[in-house]
Amino acid sequence: MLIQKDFRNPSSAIGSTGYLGLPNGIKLGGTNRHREKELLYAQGDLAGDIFIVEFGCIRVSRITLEGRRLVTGFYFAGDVFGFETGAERQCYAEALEYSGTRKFHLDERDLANPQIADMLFGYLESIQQHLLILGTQNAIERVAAFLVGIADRRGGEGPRARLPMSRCDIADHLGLTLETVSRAIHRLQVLKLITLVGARDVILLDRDALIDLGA
Amino acid sequence: MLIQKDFRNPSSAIGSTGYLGLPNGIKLGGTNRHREKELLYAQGDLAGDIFIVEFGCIRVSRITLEGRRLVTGFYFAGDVFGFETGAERQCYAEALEYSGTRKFHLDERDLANPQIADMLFGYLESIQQHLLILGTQNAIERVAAFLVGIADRRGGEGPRARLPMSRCDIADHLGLTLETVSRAIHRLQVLKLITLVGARDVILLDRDALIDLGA
DNA sequence: CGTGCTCTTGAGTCAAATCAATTATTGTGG
DNA sequence: CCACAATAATTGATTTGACTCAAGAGCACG
Repeated sequence: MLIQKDFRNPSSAIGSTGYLGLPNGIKLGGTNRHREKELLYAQGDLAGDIFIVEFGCIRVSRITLEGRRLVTGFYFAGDVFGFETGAERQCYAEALEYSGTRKFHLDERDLANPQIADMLFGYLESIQQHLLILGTQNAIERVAAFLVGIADRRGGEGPRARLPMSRCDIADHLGLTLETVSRAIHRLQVLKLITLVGARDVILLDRDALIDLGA
Repeated sequence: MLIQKDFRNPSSAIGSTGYLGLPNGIKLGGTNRHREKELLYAQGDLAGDIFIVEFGCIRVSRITLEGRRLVTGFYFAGDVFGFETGAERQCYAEALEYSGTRKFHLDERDLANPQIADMLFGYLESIQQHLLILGTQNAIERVAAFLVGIADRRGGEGPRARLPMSRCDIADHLGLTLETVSRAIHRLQVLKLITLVGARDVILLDRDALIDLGA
């Protein structure tokens, strides 16, 4: 059942929901622009709006009762985010850099729209992939999967990708500490699988080896 | 958007999809009975059928390329399982004990049915909860959350619950080893939060303390 | 050209994994 | 019904990967 047309790369650790075009019959709002660190919505807000990223990067996270943070996903141009299962948002969303989004309102009836359904399945698949990584992989494998996922999302820009998120964001996404992420990146460099340009740009030198590690 | 009527206990680590009744307008098959260890479907099978558990317990798992296993969920009477995002199954399902299920076929159009949509959202929520546990909690917290989740699913049977799955199954569900699960259960006993009756029956002595640990 | 971030790197600790028996349990056939 | 095998669970000893704590180094910005 529930056929999704566009199979995502299974090595992606990021919450991509790869939308293929604007959904038919859905009233899409105009572009909203967000400054760096701007909150798009908070935990506890009323759910119902779905967002499409036009440019920039959005971080979606969730805080546990103990105050620990899980970053559920990073969303780039073309990605869809904001799905929630209840009436109230469990997650909050923040712009990591100057970003643009468009939003549209969904109710249950819109699931009959195949494009909306595909977005939801894409989201579901990305969570399942994330779960697999957190449930089975060690630090260097997680970081490798993460970097491949990011690079793939940037599409045709070649093997180079900018990381708009901090080491701490990556750590909270992968269930690690920022120091461990930093060391894993260092080890990947020593292994000649990546090159760092500054702290926030990576070049993937051996994508296949990274996938072997991370998948 | 996407209002789910029946909020699940957020401490549940298990993939409950709590269905409230038989879906309208869906042709439900008769009960299939499964012997212990019987495979209901395999990784690579054509997806499309959704299952409702009538009695017993079904384990759904996924094997990574490296051969590591993630148990994505345990499903008891009343639970729904079998959702997949692609045409092929990424997971396989096995009966942990003598069990009965009924299945029905879904296609994308059925998502317009609110009861089907609710099942899907229930499933989505259970994955997100699982993700939160794997991403933020330590061994004893994971096991506590798991036990509370199991006990809650057994409904009105009081604080006692049977565990039809092995320590290894629990470990692969929680991203731990079976020895660590065994020790965590032991520690919960020492803390007087649970009592074990044999290896496969638990009595929750202090549900609130367990939730505090696990949520 | 400081000041405040973020990132890196090092040293030490600790929780969980691994390795290795031992001890229940469960199942089977005599 | 009991002995025995097979499987599952516990427990102990040890190792290790990741966390914690603590400096520095690099960079971005006013």
